[in-house]
Amino acid sequence: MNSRITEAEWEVMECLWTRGNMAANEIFEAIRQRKSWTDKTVKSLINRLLNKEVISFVKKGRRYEYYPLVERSHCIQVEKRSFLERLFGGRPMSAIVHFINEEQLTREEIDELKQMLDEKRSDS
Amino acid sequence: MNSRITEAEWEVMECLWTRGNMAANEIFEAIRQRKSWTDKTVKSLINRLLNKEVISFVKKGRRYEYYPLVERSHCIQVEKRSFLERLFGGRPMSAIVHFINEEQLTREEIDELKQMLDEKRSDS
DNA sequence: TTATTAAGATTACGGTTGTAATAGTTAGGA
DNA sequence: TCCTAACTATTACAACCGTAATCTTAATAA
Repeated sequence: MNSRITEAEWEVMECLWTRGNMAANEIFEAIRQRKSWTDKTVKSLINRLLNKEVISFVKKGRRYEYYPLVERSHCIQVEKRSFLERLFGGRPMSAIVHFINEEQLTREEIDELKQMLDEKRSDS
Repeated sequence: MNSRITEAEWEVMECLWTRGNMAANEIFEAIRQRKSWTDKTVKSLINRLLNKEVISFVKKGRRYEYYPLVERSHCIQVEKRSFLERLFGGRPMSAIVHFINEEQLTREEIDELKQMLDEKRSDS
């Protein structure tokens, strides 16, 4: 339920969140683009995720289709909390300020953010 | 140098960053407010940080004063990278958007951010 | 029906983390 | 000088992680 998803496991989750139901070897193929893990490794990760009950599967003949049980947004929430807590004393504002000051943003992005803030301001 | 600092270790670092040179028992006292760890535990963390060479100490008589060897901003940088990579495909913009949309901000904070963006826009 | 084979399940193994207990050393007081 | 208190260093240990090899089972082709 609120088990943390590790960095390696996240790779698998990302597949399932974006591409939906997948067989183990499909997950492996997808991950292979980015990580040089063996299929065994990917299988291990899948198993740990099953144990943590954050994914499940349906069996269709010899094909096992895995799918997520938790939403991406929820997991992001959990990680974000820990990140905020640890680095910014739990204050989202500090984090935003940090990102705006320390990261490169294009002029368009800045404008987009400003507009977003305007909207947020008016409906608060 | 670029060793990751774990969640527990971070607690110790935070003391040293904010209050500067401290003896082990002072660190323990400071942390006790927030975590119910024994002094032994805190000592372990201090030792691991010494091994990772992210802190050091000076011996003054029987007093050991610990101090950080790496800057907070640097460690934040490292953690932030991993956070961005994992949750937002490495795109700071996505993170900022997420924070602005999902976190509670006061009207004043929103205005502060807008002003900050204006400044950034003009000197870019 | 049986052998093959493609899954999944179990087991492995060294390194890290959280959490702590025990052992060793040394500065200072008696 | 020697003991002791105050520190540090070493060791512990289970859980978790990254990474993977081996064992089982069951679907299918022959």
